[in-house]
Amino acid sequence: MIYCVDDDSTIREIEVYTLEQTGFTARGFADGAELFSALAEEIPELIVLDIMLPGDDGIEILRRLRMNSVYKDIPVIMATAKGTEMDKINGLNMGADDYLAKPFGVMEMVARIKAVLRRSGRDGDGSFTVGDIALNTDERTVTVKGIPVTLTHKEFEILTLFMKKPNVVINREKLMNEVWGSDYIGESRTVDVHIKTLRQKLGCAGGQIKTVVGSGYRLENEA
Amino acid sequence: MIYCVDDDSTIREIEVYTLEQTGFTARGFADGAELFSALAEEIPELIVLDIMLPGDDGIEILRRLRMNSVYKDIPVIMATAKGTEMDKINGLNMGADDYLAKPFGVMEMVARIKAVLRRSGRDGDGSFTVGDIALNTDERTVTVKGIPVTLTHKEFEILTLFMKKPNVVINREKLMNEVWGSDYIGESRTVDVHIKTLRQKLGCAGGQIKTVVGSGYRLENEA
DNA sequence: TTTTTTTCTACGGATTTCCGAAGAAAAAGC
DNA sequence: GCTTTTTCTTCGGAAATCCGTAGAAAAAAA
Repeated sequence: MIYCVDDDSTIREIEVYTLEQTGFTARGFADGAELFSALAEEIPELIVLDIMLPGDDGIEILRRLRMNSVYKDIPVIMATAKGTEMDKINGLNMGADDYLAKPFGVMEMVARIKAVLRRSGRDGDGSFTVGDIALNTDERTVTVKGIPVTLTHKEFEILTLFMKKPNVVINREKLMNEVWGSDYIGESRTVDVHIKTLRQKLGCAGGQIKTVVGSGYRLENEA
Repeated sequence: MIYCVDDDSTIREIEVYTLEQTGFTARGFADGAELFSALAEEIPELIVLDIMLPGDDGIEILRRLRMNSVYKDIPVIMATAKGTEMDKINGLNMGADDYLAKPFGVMEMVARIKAVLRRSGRDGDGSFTVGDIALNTDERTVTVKGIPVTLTHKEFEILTLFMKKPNVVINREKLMNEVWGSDYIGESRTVDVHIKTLRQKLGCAGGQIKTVVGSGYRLENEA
């Protein structure tokens, strides 16, 4: 579900229509009041927020979103008329996730929405999902196809690293630096061992961790 | 990875923040000294370089970059205060790839960065496309007409080298230095063998790797 | 102490890489 | 046009490298 906030009904309808055509579900709102009343019902995956709005403007709405612990992690893309660059910078510092300069094409909008959703990979707060594996850094829990898996500390750290950058190859050196902290010198099969136990514990999803010979490991979406 | 050089920490932080929000990785530096020490660690995909800097100014830094064989191909976007047109012309002649007139908006910056990266053959992050071949250095994946191809480490390194400089002839010596490291001894058919298997694995796109008799090899846009 | 977790070492197997020789192609010489 | 020389490609096997696993030691937690 994606929420679009714009006072211009034409633009709003184009946005919603396009998103629904693209496979998303979407709803449009004319101002902040409508948005917040809808937020009470359902938390969307992302909000496309116009800056120029009657009543509270987009910046103000963004600030209110970010101050609220329930809403603060919803990705927001700000839409703004050309030339008002200061607004953009203000918005950036408030924590918008991306920008759309009006007039923007629908394809650009869809591309940016997908990019933001993919980038965060996050389903909500500190949780990530890649294929059958779901991980939550706040709760420190991992599930495979909904079934809980208990990992040791190191294993969890390693998996988190992979989940944050799915499909990206991480080499041993990088892995060592990130999980073990300092630069460990000397070759050892320590990493392999942890990868092995990780794969084992992940069961059928263990195959999602692919070894890239000569380069490192990569977490893929499918086993 | 994108490097931003500006002595104003506020601007620097906005630049880095914006780029990271947009999906790039970025680092900021206050002057040329910081930049060059970082360059020793990692070569970025692009540098955003302010002209007015303490110590060596942007023009001087650009000149040093272009004189160094390792750094000379890094795309550079110069940022300059309005009205100082002479700087622009000087910079242009030095081989900057684009310009940003201060004060510039973050969206404009991102747009120009993307444009320069695309122009220089990069699609955005670590991905390149030449003809039917698409390669991603982060994911270490290669596809031909969308179909995945699995390469070994060396094969991937070689192809990456070609993809970074399409249509440019690379001789054996250069190839050896880049892929094997500067000190490889012993003449052998090693390179040829790898080229052969590369062509084979690339299938119908294998013909894009042309041999230039007496000079080396070249990756072309068409087979 | 007992248990759990983490780290290390050694070794086998698999893959990757290298190298020499011979055949094929291109360039140069006649 | 034909031969010689140089350069490039292919092939098979040898060598080197890389990865996965087991088992035990060390460290940390219970």
